[in-house]
Amino acid sequence: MGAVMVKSDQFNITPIVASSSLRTLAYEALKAAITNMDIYGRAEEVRLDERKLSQDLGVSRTPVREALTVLEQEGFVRSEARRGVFVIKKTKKEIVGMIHAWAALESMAARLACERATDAQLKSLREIFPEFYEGRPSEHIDEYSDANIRFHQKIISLGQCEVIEDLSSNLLMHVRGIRNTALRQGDRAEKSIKEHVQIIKALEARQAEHAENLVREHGLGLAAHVNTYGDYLE
Amino acid sequence: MGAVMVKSDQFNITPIVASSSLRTLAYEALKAAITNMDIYGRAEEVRLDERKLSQDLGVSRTPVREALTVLEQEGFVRSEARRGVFVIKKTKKEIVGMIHAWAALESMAARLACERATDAQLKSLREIFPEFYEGRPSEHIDEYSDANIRFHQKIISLGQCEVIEDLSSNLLMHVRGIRNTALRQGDRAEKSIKEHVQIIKALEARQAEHAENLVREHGLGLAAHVNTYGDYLE
DNA sequence: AGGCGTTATCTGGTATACCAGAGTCCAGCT
DNA sequence: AGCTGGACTCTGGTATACCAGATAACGCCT
Repeated sequence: MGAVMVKSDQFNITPIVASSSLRTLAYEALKAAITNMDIYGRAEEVRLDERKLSQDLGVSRTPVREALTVLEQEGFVRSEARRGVFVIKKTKKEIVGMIHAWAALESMAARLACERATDAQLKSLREIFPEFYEGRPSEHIDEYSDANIRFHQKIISLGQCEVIEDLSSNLLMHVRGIRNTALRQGDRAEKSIKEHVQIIKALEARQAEHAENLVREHGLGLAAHVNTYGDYLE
Repeated sequence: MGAVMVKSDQFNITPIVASSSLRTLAYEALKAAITNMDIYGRAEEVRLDERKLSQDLGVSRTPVREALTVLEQEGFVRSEARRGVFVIKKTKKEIVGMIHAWAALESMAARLACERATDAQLKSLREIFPEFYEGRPSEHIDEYSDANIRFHQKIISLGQCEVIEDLSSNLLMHVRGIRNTALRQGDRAEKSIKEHVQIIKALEARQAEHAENLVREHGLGLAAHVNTYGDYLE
């Protein structure tokens, strides 16, 4: 009885079996394949064959089907009985809708961040723009593209609301490609970076409603932009 | 060659096979069972047995498992390998988070409704409060509870953004019970109904930002209320 | 009696076989 | 030639069998 049970979180072992079930593996493989594929480049629909996927992944249809069920639920794929499962092409309207939803969630996160985040956390937003913080973003468009997405994700995480984080991350998967494209159109990049600076200032000053409004307007701006320039989507 | 092909929507046949796959059937059955069950009444976790469910539903495990996958994805159940699948009890914190997300989405819907809905549609919001429109809601608490939820759903549908509608309907499934309970606590009902009136007025006047703010504040009020009175959740 | 290892059993995960509807293709009739 | 119809094939949907980890039950040893 001399030994004392140690609280398990003092260990925090890294799991032996790095990940998990075949279903999860299949899910990640398929999701990666779908998001990396340039869906909007090609004209025809992309069809996925359960049996072929099983062979390629080296597992049976069962875990593949379960992975496809999740992807269908997330809106990446649509399954028609006895016809096939197809990669979904979002319409421009749907993408604009997603950006609206995103704007709503991110603006709420910004409000919550003002109440919940530490000064240091809020300040850390600036670090996401290392060199081109103010400058000619069009010269660093690729890095800025990544930074841009990290910036918005950071705001959402600072809101410390798991539901909002989850919903947003799903939306992001669908919109990621479009966000990057949009930055290269018109003066979107310059406009975007200026608004980011404003947002950071409002957050640091903990002006919750102001920050909330700025984030929302920023998102709505993107939605309007896509609505104008996004005809390549259909 | 004398016959002319008739446009099919002049017929509008009701489909022979009313609904769809066993998986869908199982999903609906399970979802209904879960949402009707009073999860927060009982202390212990509720476990679901795939095999038992299969027998009770009269189908094999396969469609049941697929239904459970969807329910897991929606956050209603959690499946632990070789241990069982359990109905999830949301913590108070999670529910408050859901209400925050809901408030964000609904307020955006209100803004969009101001731009997109017709006068008649906006006016129709009033019809949701037939008799107790202004009065003693505490005397009609059950009817008001339903009307309350319909009211919020209506605002969201008037926003005409499918993404927001889908995300919200999922959140609603989780929060429905709590919304009704909250109305019975403190002066929540009276407060709620007054705010509804304000919201309708702002919408009818197409004051987008005002309506948006009112809806958001209304939602945040509910979140704060649950945070105060919702200890029975844990 | 109490601790411990072994075994029986129960559970979700996976593999596989079969089913039926939808699509395709071609023979055969008009 | 053009349409029709039936057989063949391809696909997702469903049922079933088997697997391995986790748990519980039990009995042995001390």
